[in-house]
Amino acid sequence: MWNGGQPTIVSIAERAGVSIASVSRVLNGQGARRDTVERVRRAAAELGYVPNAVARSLKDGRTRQLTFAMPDIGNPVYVAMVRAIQSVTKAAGYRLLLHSTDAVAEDELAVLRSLGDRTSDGLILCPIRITGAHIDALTHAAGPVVVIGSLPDGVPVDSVRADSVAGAALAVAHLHETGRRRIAFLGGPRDTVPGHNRDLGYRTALAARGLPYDERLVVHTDFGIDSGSAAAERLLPAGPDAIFCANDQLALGAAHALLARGLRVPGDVAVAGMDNSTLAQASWPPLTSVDLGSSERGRHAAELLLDRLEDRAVHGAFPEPRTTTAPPRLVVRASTAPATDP
Amino acid sequence: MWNGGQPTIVSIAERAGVSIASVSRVLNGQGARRDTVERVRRAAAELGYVPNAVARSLKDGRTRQLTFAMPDIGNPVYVAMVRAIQSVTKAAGYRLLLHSTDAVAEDELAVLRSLGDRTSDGLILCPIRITGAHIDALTHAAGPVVVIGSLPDGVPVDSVRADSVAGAALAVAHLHETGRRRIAFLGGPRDTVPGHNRDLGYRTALAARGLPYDERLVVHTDFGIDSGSAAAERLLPAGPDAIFCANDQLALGAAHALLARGLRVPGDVAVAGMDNSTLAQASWPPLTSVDLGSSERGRHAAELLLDRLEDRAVHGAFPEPRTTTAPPRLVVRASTAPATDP
DNA sequence: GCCAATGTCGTAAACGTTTCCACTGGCTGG
DNA sequence: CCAGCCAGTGGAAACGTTTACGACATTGGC
Repeated sequence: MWNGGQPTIVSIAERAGVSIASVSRVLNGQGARRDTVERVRRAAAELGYVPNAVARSLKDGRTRQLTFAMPDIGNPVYVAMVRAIQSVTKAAGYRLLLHSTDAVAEDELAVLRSLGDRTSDGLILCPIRITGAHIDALTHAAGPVVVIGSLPDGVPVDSVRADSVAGAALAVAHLHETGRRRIAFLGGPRDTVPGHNRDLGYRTALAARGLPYDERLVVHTDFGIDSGSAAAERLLPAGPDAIFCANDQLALGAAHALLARGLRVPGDVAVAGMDNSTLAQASWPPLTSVDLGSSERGRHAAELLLDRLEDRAVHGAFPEPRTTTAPPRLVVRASTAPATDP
Repeated sequence: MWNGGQPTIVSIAERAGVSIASVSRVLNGQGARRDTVERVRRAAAELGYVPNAVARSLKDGRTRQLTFAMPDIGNPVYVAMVRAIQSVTKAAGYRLLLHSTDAVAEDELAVLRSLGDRTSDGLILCPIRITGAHIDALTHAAGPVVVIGSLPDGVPVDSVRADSVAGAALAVAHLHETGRRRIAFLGGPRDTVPGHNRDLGYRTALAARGLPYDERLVVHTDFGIDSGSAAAERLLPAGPDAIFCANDQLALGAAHALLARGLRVPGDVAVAGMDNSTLAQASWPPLTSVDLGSSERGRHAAELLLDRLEDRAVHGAFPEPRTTTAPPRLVVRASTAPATDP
């Protein structure tokens, strides 16, 4: 059956009665005599020849493969990124290698190091935390890397970041303007980059609006629907009239907890999330959410990477690392409609 | 920076003052004199050597890469599969190449043909339709393939299928037993395999329960949340007391349409879906759904593929194609609680 | 009819590994 | 002391391509 007897350039050469060089030339569209072309083409077709990509890669030092490493493929945010990345890399003729790091730093580092094995031409990395080891590995990476996430200055690597702080401000402002006064915050783990930034955004937004920061209105937990429900319960005694969540998953969990308690959303409590993932649309009521541009970030990252690959092919230089920031966008849905009191 | 000056086995040999053969042996843990091992190890470490996977692949004819091709990475069902597949392939030391075919048959065929370029050692294919061309391509595939989905007899390819018919029966039975009598069906496109089978399941289940088939209670549309909402609207005039949907996305859309009309779910109309995707849990009310075992199917497919790869390595024989079927499982949630009339 | 220019082709090297084979030297066992 | 063995080693071939180079044939202009 499909046991190793694949036709090679040699089989074709024999069958067509020419040299392997001629076969290669014909197959790559270089000049050749009419009947040579003809014979080679026919032999190739008859044998069902498919060029061996591995051999080709070895020869010209590129695999036409790109790697995307993200923490968890179950999270809709990363799915959106995968989708966006996939669409641009596919158009450019690259295959996409997927790597789920399960948010373990060691795994992220392994991926970075594995760039050296030349399996893929470049890497898009979406780290959940940035440690010193990360920075070290990034600066010594064996190939072009684009990071989705915030990076300290001085790391010679392209990056695409979200503006969580501005995003959080958008949500808080919206809740405040629609009449909410006791705006709670349901945050994620503070030792992750997004967790930290969204917390920061909440605080600054409160301050900017002259609202007091009330500890009892703040709770942190893991990202996840169930965690959201549980955490929301803990928030209720403080009597919030709105819950701003660091995540759509958390928001969804919170909304469910509220509904299960017989509270109305948004009648009694408004709920807003972040990421504007498919969950936000899927929820009932549909969730207001801050779109941090997952798709755009994915697309940008892929474009930066391709750009760098081009660049290397052309100049071989190492231009300045570039950073782009996706502007946040508030998507208002039913979950934060103004409370129309009975 | 990361320009091509990667150390190779040759650099190491020079630095350590041995032959490349010795380097290779040491690095692969073959026998060598103590100080040879020592010198090679040190040279490799100092140079930061990483073996070139492409060269290795060319030599021993395997890439340690597997491809998974599915219609749409945005669909939670496929995400679940990716996840399951990823976890078993990763454990076995294989990388995962992802391919989104956007449900276009031509693309699926291209993936099949591309098996010949030796980019990956095997393929898991999740086709949306099976045409004659598919069958032809499958029988002549250049490497091991596992299909997730139903395949006609006689195709020499392993497959993992879901039992949509039994699954649909489960749901209809459940709705009937909880007192529903006018059970509508919101189906997907009938020219796709799942669309067809789920329709079939609905009809057989009705018949088995002695329920009449009422055309006005049946509507077909594309898979997708919005399509579900629109289609549900068309169903309402017929006065259903339950809607069984071919898909969680459709079910979610239907539930939203009902709620938006002021109907109660499940009070007035029960809603059930299929796939038991994250959407079903995320929805409010949480959706009763038939779990068709996406994760299990993914896992099984991966295991079959790995198995076949092993097999080839060992015997080189082509044993019987195997087919496994994942049993459906009904997950009851709030959306189908018995109607407790006011 | 000669020379250069052009076009076509084959030989061979290269990409970075792994591995077969042959060679060396130091042992052991007789 | 020698035959035989073994571990350790290096040379070289192989995997399937692409491509530089040189050989040869054809052409055109004079």
